[in-house]
Amino acid sequence: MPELPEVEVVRRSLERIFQQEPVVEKIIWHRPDLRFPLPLQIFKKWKKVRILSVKRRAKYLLIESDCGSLVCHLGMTGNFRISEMNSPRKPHDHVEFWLASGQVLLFADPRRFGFFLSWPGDWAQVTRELLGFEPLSEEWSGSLLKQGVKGRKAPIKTVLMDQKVVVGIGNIYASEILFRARVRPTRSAMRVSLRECEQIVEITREVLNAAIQQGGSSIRDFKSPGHGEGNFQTSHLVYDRDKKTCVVCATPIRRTVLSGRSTFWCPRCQT
DNA sequence: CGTATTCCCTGCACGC
DNA sequence: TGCGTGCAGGGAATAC
Repeated sequence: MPELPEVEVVRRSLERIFQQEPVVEKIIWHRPDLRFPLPLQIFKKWKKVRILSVKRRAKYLLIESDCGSLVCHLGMTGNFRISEMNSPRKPHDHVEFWLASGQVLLFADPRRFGFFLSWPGDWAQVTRELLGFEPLSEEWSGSLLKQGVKGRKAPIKTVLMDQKVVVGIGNIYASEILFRARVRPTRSAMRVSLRECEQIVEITREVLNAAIQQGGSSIRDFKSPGHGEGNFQTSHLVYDRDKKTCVVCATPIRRTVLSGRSTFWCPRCQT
C-alpha cells in the first residue's frame, strides 16, 4: 500500500485527528504479533497520554507523546481509520487507540507486515545513520543521487528503491518516475548520467508532491482516515499497464521483474 | 562486499 | 461454484 505519498497523507490525517483530540485514554490490542511484537510495555503504560506530534521519516511514522514515542510502519496493508467505541470491529483490526473524545482510532493490517515500536533513543539520529535522503528535502540533489548510483551495477530502479540511497520511493513510484524521466528501469545505475540524475530528482519531487496532493494512490485498499481514498492511481502512466499502449507513443508497455518486483516501462520512450 | 532470491502474511483475481 | 495458482504498495534475512 504505502509509499512516501501515502504515508505522508496518513501522517496529515493523524495530525489532524490528534490536533482535534490529543488525549489517548488507553490502547487495546487484539493480537501482539505484527511483523515485530507490539511494544506492550508502552501500550499498557499509555493511559491519559497527550499526543504532541506525528512526524514522518521515510515510510515510518513517529507518534510523539508526553509519555514517549511510537514508531509505526504500515507495511503493505497497514491502515488507520476512525471509529466509534461501540461500532463493530473488522477481522484485522489489531490495535485500538481510545481517544478522550470517545472516538477510537483503529489500526488494521491484514498481512501484518506493519509494526509499532517504542524507541527509547533519538529516532532522528538512528534514521540519519540508517536511511538515505528525504526526496522532498532541499538537501537532496542530482549530484547526490549520482554519488548514490556510483559503482552500483544493479538496475537504476532497484537503486532508486534502496532506502539507503533515497527513502520513500517504492515499487509504483519507481516505475512512474523512471518513465517520466525517460530512463529504462533495467539500466545499470552506474550508467545513469549526472544530467539524468538531476532529471530523476526533479521528477521524483513532482510526482511525489502531486501524489500527496491527490491523497496518494489507492489501488487495492489504501485509505486514509479523514482523507479517504486517493486519486493518484488515475495518473499512473505505466504501473500495472502491461501490454497497454504507452500514453506518449502508443508502444505496448512492458512488464519486467527486477529484484522480484513487477516493473513497468515503455521500450520506446525509455532508454 | 553487492546483488538476487526467499520469506513473512492474507486476500483477491484469474483460469480451469 | 470451487479450487489451485500467482501476485500484491515493504523490508529483512538468506543465498550466491
